[in-house]
Amino acid sequence: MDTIGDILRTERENRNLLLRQASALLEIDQAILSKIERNERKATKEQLNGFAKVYELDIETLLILWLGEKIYKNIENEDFPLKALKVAEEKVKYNKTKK
Amino acid sequence: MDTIGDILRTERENRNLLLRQASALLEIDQAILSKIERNERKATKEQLNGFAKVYELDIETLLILWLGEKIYKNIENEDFPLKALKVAEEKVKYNKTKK
DNA sequence: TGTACATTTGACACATCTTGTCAAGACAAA
DNA sequence: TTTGTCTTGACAAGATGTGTCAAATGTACA
Repeated sequence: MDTIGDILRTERENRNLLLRQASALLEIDQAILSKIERNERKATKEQLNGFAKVYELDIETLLILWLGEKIYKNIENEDFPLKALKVAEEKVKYNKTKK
Repeated sequence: MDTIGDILRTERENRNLLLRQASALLEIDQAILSKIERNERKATKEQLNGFAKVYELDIETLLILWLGEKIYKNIENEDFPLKALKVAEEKVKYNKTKK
């Protein structure tokens, strides 16, 4: 299952960019970039926009994956993750109609 | 749509407990309890267990609702919440089989 | 092997978010 | 007003997130 880190690493390699070069383009410290690509750190939302721009990736796809992983990190060690997701989903739908 | 706060306030009132009394039983500061019941603060997991014990509520139900609200707070102001939830769900299922 | 270059790791400081504590404010009933 | 209940806001301590840097590790090849 592809993680954001996997994708970003692949995209960088497809462009034949070294970490050093990509980190300059992205204005992200090389150490942080390394960690993001190995899923040791989560990118900030701002950094995510940078990736989309520099690598010309679809920001929507990236955002969804990024948020999905954020959610997952919240629930991976909890007891009833799927039921909790269902609750969250219902709340989203409910509050959409309410507006 | 019932929030944890709503439920906890109702349960306390059903038992004719004042905030002061409930906060003593629960060993939670009264100000915090007030805020939890009005959904201004989220209970900690430990406090949640306290509620279940003192009010004799099903801890599983409480946990699911609590986690669901936590997830929801993460996504309510994001652009593609439902798709992100789907991603998280797939990750949960995928990592379940992996173990 | 040694050297140059790329990547990873870990320690640190700084900022932001979370949590608990407390006192004062708001509100209702008598 | 007085009394009792609930709410609000300010604060401190702790936890978590983020960026920076230098040292350590890994890799290719002369």
